[in-house]
Amino acid sequence: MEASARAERSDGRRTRAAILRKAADLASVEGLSGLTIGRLATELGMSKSGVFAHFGSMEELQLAAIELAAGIYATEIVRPALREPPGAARLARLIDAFISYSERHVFPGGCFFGTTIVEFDSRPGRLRDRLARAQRDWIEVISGFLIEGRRIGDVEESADVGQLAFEISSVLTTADWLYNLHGDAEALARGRRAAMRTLSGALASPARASGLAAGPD
Amino acid sequence: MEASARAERSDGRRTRAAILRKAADLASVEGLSGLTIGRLATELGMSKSGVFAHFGSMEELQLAAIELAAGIYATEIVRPALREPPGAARLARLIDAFISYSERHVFPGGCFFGTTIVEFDSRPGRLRDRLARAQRDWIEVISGFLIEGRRIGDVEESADVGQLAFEISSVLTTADWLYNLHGDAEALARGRRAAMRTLSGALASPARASGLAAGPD
DNA sequence: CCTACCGATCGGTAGG
DNA sequence: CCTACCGATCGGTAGG
Repeated sequence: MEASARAERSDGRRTRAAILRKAADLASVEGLSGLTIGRLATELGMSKSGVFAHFGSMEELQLAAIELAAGIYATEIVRPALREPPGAARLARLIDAFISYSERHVFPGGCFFGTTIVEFDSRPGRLRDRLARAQRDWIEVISGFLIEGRRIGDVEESADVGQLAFEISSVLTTADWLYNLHGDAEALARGRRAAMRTLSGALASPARASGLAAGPD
Repeated sequence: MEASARAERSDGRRTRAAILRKAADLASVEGLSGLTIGRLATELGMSKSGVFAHFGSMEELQLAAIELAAGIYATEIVRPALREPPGAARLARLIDAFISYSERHVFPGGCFFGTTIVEFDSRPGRLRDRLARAQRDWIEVISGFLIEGRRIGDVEESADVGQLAFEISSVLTTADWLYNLHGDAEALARGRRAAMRTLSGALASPARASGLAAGPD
């Protein structure tokens, strides 16, 4: 009885996870508005009501897909950077991890947040609010790493952290959707080069001389 | 008879133009996929089939809306720049015209192409093909102005025109959707500053010293 | 997790 | 440019 109940809950969690992964993948291509319960059900070999029952409404499903995507983003991009020492090395790794995440098509339609944030930037509601928070979180990650770098002397005292985080995130996000639009890896190379040069311009002389953030450019 | 036929055609053109303007406005908020014939009809006080008859299919309507938006983009952003002399002044005006276009909400949901290009970057078909061309055209405008500037000595001989055009377009586009997402004009200020600094870094010393591209930053 | 169903809306057509 | 209509699909519900 206990074991069977646990197994049921475990199956339920697996099914729920499978639905959300499929939803996040689809949303990266067609947007969160492009999701339909019927299509998810067909692709997963389930009934519509079977999919629906896990979430109670389409919007709850969409919000849960955003949560899943945020976790994947943290794992694929932020975590690799955290394995590097603070400062220039960590920032360079963050940039490379984003480019790699885009290039490997972790989501089939490119960066989940690139697609969905632009989709909802002018559509008030819970989805926009959640996506706006995700965007602020990402800027906070970059800004936090820059502040950390400044504390240890890698980044110039006078660096405008907010402006730098804006510029680095801009060129990375744009590189991702340009890569998907034209199917041309040159966009990723341009994005990486721009982000690395922006970072490089903010480094104090010793860190810059060490070449940690310069890469093969 | 002649006059009446002309009047009819003229009314038809006006109706068609009204449909497309409404479609482009709606698409800037909800995307080209968010357009429905029923909603357009309701908002315009027409019947569904009345809207439909002008285009023959939803995709033709969407393609026509892209054409209209491309014209507005040319009028609002490229044309003001063409009124300036070639070189640093023209490039600075292009940047300011984009920021102004974003700030004035020429389209209610922000830059039409920012929304729709990201929407279709991974969805093969005629819409993506047309939007990809619009994106290349925009890069060509920026690149062309940079090459022109190089010819007259405003822009450094060694400038990497493709890379510069990528960087300038990246920060402008991102500024636009960030402005809409957070409702905060700081994003526009950051985008303008980043674009102007990128431009400034590519100017030959005499043009840079003249301060044409620096603005109030 | 399923079948069977609801009213609403979708793009598109017929006929005028 | 309209009314009237088509089959398909939408999110969601009832009942199990």
